[in-house]
Amino acid sequence: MTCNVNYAGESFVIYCIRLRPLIIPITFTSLSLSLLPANNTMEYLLTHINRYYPLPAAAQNALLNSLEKTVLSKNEFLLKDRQICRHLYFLEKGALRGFYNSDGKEITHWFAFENDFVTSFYSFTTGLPAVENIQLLEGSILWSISKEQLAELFNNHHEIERLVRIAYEKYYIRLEERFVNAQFKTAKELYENMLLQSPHILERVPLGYIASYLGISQETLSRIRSQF
Amino acid sequence: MTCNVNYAGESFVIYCIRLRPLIIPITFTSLSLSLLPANNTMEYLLTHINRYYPLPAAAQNALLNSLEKTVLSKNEFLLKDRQICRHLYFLEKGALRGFYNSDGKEITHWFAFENDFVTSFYSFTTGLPAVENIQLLEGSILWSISKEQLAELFNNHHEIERLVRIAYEKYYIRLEERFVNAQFKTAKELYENMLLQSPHILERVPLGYIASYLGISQETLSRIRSQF
DNA sequence: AACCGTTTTTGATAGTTGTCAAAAAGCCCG
DNA sequence: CGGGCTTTTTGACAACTATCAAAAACGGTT
Repeated sequence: MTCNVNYAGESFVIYCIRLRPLIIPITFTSLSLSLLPANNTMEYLLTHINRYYPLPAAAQNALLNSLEKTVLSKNEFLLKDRQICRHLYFLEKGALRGFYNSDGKEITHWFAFENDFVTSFYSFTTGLPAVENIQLLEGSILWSISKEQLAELFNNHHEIERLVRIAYEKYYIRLEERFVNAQFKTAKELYENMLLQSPHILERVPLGYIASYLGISQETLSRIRSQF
Repeated sequence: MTCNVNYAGESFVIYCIRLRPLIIPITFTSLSLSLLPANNTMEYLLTHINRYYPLPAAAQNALLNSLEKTVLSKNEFLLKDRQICRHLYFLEKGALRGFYNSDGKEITHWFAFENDFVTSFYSFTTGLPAVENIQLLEGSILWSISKEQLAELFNNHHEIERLVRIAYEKYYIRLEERFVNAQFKTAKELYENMLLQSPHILERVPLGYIASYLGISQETLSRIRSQF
């Protein structure tokens, strides 16, 4: 709803927006935590991290000691919208999706698989309530660190902050590329792209989720697929 | 200027935006570089940076001593595609656009204005040739730092790396929001959004550039505008 | 193997937006 | 003030995709 006004020789435009009421946040059903992780399973994380930026031993140990293992089963939620996301996760095994509700529909806007860092980035960095949900697509193993612990690591180990800075660069570029593709490619091109660049997603994720990830309707995706 | 209203049990927020008259752009004839910038003009940068993360004096000085002033005039290029972007810029005054060529068309995918950090992020961080061009929309004043100098600052001043890490977070969130909007809103909603969130762009940038920025054709944008 | 709920496909239709082409408006400069 | 270039608007049409509805396929369970 808008309205144009002229006052004292200058133009103004007035907008009126309805503020929707808050929805009550829902809590986790079950969540298992073990304080000290077994060393053997954390090698995935270290190997992966060293590809971003190799950490000195002291920083590595500090990082490992700050992580908690989280095991969740299929369809559980890691986060629901309106909650504040206080942790950053490393996904060792499994698959997740991030989605939000829009006009009563679930819009999946990202997937995460093995070796991905996962969080509700907006909520985690700003400390404000999340607008998205994070749900398990498969039973998964995650390693979590709280925002406070991470800040502590940043203070004590410059290298860890560097690692994160470098990780951000990779993730930014990834998003930028997705953005450009989403905006200027046809539905068919998007699907072809996905076939080429991330066929694993197609194998592990229901079609409906993939459709909204690509920004097209499920029916359109189905029709495109039948052409291949 | 905003105002909250309660009507029939629901909350509304009212925005009033002044449509500012166009400012006459300043033109510069040629590229000039001065190694040591006058302190008075760098206050913009410092003030802005302190909003991200306040730097200690030593880090501030080191940063300022690494910056070079660059003045470019309208329509000049800061970067052409296939070049490697070796600098990060802070835009003190003026306006730029980033665009790439696709099927013989120029696709503008970002704008930068006062107090924005500017670079071809992909090329700068990876060291690979840029896929985009950066062009001046107005005569502009920029402060530049090379990738090597920045790395040196990171090594000597943990706080500067932190500042950049925090800046990345803001820019990531900004891109994420744009992405979600671009993918799931209609052309009209995108235009309304722009009216609300960045009306200054509409005043300073030709319509054709804005259309491709929003991911719609110039004709569609023109038709939407006529409805207001 | 049969059943039930979920996911995917198919069909018909309508709406939105892009494209091409031309007219109109705006702007700079002499 | 007028000419020439650029930018914006308007019109007609085609293409693509969303939507709604229903059928088919799939997957897990008994």
